[in-house]
Amino acid sequence: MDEMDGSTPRAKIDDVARLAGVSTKTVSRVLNNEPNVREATRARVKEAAASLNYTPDFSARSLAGQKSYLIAMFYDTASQGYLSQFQAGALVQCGEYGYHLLVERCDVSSPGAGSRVADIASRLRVDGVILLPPLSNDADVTAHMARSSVPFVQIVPADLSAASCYLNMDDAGAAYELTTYLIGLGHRRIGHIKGHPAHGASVQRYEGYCKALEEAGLTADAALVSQGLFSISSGEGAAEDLLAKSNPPTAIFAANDDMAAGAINAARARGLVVPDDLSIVGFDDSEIASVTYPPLTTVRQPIEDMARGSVDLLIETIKANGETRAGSADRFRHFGFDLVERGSATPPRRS
Amino acid sequence: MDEMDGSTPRAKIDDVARLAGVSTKTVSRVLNNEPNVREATRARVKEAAASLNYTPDFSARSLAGQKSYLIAMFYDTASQGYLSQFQAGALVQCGEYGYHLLVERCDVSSPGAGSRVADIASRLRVDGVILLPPLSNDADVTAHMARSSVPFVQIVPADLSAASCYLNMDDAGAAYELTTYLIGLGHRRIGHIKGHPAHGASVQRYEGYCKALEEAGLTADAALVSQGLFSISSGEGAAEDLLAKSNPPTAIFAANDDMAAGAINAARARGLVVPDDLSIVGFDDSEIASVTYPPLTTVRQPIEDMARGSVDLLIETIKANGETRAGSADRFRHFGFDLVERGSATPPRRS
DNA sequence: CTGTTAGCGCCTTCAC
DNA sequence: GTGAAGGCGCTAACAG
Repeated sequence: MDEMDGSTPRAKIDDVARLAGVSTKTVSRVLNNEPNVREATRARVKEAAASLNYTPDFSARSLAGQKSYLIAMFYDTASQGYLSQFQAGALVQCGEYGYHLLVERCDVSSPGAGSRVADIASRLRVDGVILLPPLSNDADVTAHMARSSVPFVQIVPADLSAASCYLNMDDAGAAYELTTYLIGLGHRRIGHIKGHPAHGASVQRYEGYCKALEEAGLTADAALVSQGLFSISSGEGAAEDLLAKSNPPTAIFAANDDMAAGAINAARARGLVVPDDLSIVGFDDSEIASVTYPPLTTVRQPIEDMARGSVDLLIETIKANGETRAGSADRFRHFGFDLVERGSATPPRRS
Repeated sequence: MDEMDGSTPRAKIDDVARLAGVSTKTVSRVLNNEPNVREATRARVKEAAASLNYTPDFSARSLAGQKSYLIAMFYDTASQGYLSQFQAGALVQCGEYGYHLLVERCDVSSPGAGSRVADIASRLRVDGVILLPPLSNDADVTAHMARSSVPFVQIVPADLSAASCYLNMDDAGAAYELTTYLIGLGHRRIGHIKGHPAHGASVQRYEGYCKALEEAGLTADAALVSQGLFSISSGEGAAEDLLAKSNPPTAIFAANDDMAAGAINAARARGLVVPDDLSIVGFDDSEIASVTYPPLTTVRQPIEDMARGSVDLLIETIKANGETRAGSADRFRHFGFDLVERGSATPPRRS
């Protein structure tokens, strides 16, 4: 290997300006699609930039101007399926707009989480922040972000009082529909495994479950509700509790697919056959839902679309902030769901 | 909501210098843990910084100095489990060193992938790059990175000729052990579902499989090898092909857990009972391995540790580059594996 | 041990 | 339509 110091140093804006015979400001205008440049000049600059293989430096741009083309995505815990899908969608949409994605993990419950999130956003000069649950519904985090002047989008926030943009999904409605589906199958003793308590969606799903029971005139039995944490093992543990009761449920609605998968394992460990002895349904329609046995009846959430929508929303907000400082009204986007019937729920065995 | 422009503007290094009664350079020295500052001065500066809630600006630091405290992780496709785990490990280790992680998706097969990767790395001024497979074994990508002077670590590269740092795992050895395990169980017709052809690991695992067969004096039957793409559905399709043969295998080794899970589905669709009629083993020990039925016998890869190791390696390289331009010898880290026995493989049924 | 001067590469404000 | 000067916040290279 030779001692050459690598490739030619990166071209700078001055190089382009010199080659095109214009000032750096004109190059800047062309690069940023600003007006007030004659078409001929614009073309000449573009050509010069291309021939020098010039692409602007993010740090310099970020320091001098007001755009960094950086978006930060903060998450605490997230199931593998949810994170992967969300990130995939976010990356696609960032690519569309020339943005780059920074990922950060932050423990919601740790002290100072809010100020840490806001500090990172501001030090890194990110143009926007995506807050995944449970960070999206933590008061400390959202309060700090709201004060920071950095646009942020909350993914399925529990509390809509923070005047920012957010992305919504009818978790309660989906849970209601799923529970009603089980009732329609003939189940009367329906258990529920709640999701991680810090997630707003957990509460929503629990409420939808309760509402469905009430409307059907079924008494909500506290003994049929168990707390999970969205993980496979927590679902397994919660299901064990439920199944050990003297009068166990004939169906279990787990607040996500991972827990439902854990519940299937727990049922099998007790010698129960799913769905003959016990119906189990999940939530998310993640990959895991198609590899359990039986495959999970669940609710499909369009996670990737939601991710893309959140980036869209954020970038619109960024642009709006740039053009007019006007306090645009709360902006949000709503997403639907689909009930996906697979094999894990059937009518209860006649007893 | 009031019209206040948010919180107080961020303190700058000058503010700290003024408050501490020193020059900005001294503040800089303290912040970067450089020598040549009296302990008393150092303490005074730290105190001033803390009281002003000062934290340095990344863009400015990156533009002026040679460190951005940014690492970029590039990936193309990756199974949900692999990506989530790797990213989790990388984030932990980045946190240890005050680094932040940028994620980028890049299609290996797209034209110009190499120059795009290198361009992004240089525009963003990242201090280092992590290349996940299959990018880690793409000649175009590694060549461009090698020329770029940005340190990069290749995760399980297929070809070690690119003189950079990398992270290794004995894929062939693990596959050999797993196949030998199946042979030890009494299987003679062992099928294999290959992984995505762009991944070096796919080749390694296939070779380990072949070697084990040879050593056992079994003829490698090309009809028992099918091509997959690491996805669940590709595994399902590949298994269908294998099982439709006139003389199907009694055991299948899939090159990852996702494909093994798909293979279980395919077997079930044909009315076969796993493992009684067909043994199936996977690779990775991902979450999915514990929710299939039966749960997968597989090989555990310490993905999170590998991710942490890769960040370590990168940061060591970055430091080494900074201190001495000396061409440090190839540096790498090697990781072991464990055979994890679950329920998906047993001796073949006597025929 | 500490401070001064200069400049990273770009965008901003204002002139022209 | 275009250009010139100035500065974003920090670190580098030297000076003391």
